Amino acid sequence: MPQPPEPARRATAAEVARLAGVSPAVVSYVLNEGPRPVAPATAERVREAVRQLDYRPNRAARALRVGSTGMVGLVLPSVTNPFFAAFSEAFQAAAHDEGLAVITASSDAVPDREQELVESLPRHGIDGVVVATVMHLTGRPPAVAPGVPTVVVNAPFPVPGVHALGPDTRQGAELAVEHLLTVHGHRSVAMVSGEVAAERPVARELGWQQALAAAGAEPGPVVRVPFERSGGQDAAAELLALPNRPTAVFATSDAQAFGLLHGLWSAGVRVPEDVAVVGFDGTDDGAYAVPPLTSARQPVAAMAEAALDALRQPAGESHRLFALDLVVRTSCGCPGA
Amino acid sequence: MPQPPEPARRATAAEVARLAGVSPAVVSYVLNEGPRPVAPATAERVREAVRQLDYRPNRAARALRVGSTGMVGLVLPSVTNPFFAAFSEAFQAAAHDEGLAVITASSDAVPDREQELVESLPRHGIDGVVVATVMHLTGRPPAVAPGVPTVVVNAPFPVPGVHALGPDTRQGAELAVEHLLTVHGHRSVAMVSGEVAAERPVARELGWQQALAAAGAEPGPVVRVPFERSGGQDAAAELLALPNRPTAVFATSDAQAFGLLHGLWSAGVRVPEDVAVVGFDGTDDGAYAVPPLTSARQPVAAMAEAALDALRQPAGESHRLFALDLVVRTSCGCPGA
DNA sequence: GTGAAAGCGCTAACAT
DNA sequence: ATGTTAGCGCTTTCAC
Repeated sequence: MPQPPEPARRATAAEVARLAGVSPAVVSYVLNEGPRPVAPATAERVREAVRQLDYRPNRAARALRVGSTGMVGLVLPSVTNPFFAAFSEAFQAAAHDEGLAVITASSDAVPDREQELVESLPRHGIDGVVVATVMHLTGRPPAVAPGVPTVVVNAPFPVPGVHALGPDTRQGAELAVEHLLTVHGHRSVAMVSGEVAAERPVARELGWQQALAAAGAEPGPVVRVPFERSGGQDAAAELLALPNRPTAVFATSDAQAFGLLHGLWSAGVRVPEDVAVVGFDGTDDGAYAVPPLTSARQPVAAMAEAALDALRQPAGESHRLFALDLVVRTSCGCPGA
Repeated sequence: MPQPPEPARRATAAEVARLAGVSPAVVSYVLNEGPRPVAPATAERVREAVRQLDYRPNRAARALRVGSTGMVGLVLPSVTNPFFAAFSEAFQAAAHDEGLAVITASSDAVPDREQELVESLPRHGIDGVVVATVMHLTGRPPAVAPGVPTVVVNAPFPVPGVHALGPDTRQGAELAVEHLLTVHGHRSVAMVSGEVAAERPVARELGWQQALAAAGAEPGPVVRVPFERSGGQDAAAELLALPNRPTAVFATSDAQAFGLLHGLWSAGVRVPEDVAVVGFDGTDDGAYAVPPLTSARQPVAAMAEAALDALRQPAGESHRLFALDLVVRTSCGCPGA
């Protein structure tokens, strides 16, 4: 009768060794499959002892000895933003596949808090940290923790001294706006963009301007609001107050697009009949928007894996851009399924 | 000129001690403010050395010695669900205030994966784990890791052997349904509920039935779908296919309510004119729904703090229910702001 | 193929 | 008030 063997105290490797009649070294060899070979019979005895004592290696001890913890940090602006929620999910899945645990923390999109977290997470003896930056708010990159591999994601441009990656905002914006122009024949496309440090080039706007130029259309108005639903809602008010309203608007994030949709709706403006909208991110949430949101989709899974990869790269500077594809739903004016 | 002093290798306490001209013990005393007093002047010398070497204590070593890591685990079904995203945010904030780091993992609402995570997180030398359970799917509670303080949240009923807490679903449902009955005069209220293990009492349904009974109305139809947007969308189809449609529906989560709203909208059914809806969770996302969602709100911050608290409690069994309040928006039929 | 032993960096008795 | 020192549990070199 398998009596639940409950030593409140965890068993140690030494105890396993004693029970199996071997030395602690052998226990280690068996559990880590190396670095020395062990006779099959001995190995089996060890495994049996492990089972009997419900032995789990003490990670702290292992980390102390080996110098690596099997944990990575993830700093996000907010998990309440559907894009970051999706990224978090994808990153955790990727990490889990490699046996890594993820320590998550939210910066609330405030640069100082982002900085604080990037500094404090490594105290927990982390193997690396990936930060979804909001640095564009300050123009100053997050000062990375010395000695801790750091990669910056959601970075549309290179970050000095670290591996960085992000969406190809130029291509994505162009994709979105071109759709509005080409298939729906809009001529006046507004843009609701995020707050951006003054001195930085704003790639998302470049893509938008290029698509407009290619179609021979004039750039429409641009309104800058935070990367949140509430920002999008404010943008709707601003846009509607304009002397001549745009007939379409491109939002630089799905969160903003959702707020925009809401603001338009409460003002009695119909989407897409009165104004078309397309977003940027391509989150699944968009499928449930009213109306369903057409949006340029970021390859979240690929980006998550790339981030994990970059963590292992020797320190250095790099920047990798990811192409987006358009998920067409109905907010742009396309017919529903 | 402050030359960035870059020893790629982290300084150790011993090095700090040497630089400050004291023993390692004193360094420890200063950093941990105890357990022995240190002369102010000495303490200052130590702090200066810490600064100079950019010393950060090695958490793994500390954990090994002290037996506690300052990390807690958080297992959620999905951070893509707005309620869990909000809970995660609140929990991280609470943990951060106490200097704790949070290791997060998503179970995707599959019980086996939940189980796996509850077992694997403690390997990382965690001080405790809180799991937002989906056990109602199986009726079987998550087998908690032996020796690791565990608390279950989102648990509407007690869980054998552990501290648990959750929303007072009876009260919350009653609140929501009573509003529909009393202020809006509905007589036929449907419910879209979650999938539930057959043998469990379903408190959310009790509250609903009680409110209905108090108003002298008949219970309407109930449809069971997963706790996700997609579930809510399916529910809409089911409800609309019914011979006599309810005039109002209560959804047991905001995620379901969002899907429901979407499904109703695509079928051309107006909310609240044709059918009123109220949700359960009271997430901020509801404010941006079309139309804005009236919903029973869970006290997320209080629950997060209580969960952290319960982690420190001596092992045992308890169950704490949290009351909800109604956030009234317009999906119920109330006028907009 | 297996064992003995050193030591990762820190804390907390226990000495002084 | 400060210093000495013994481990926490694990991995791994080195000897056998």
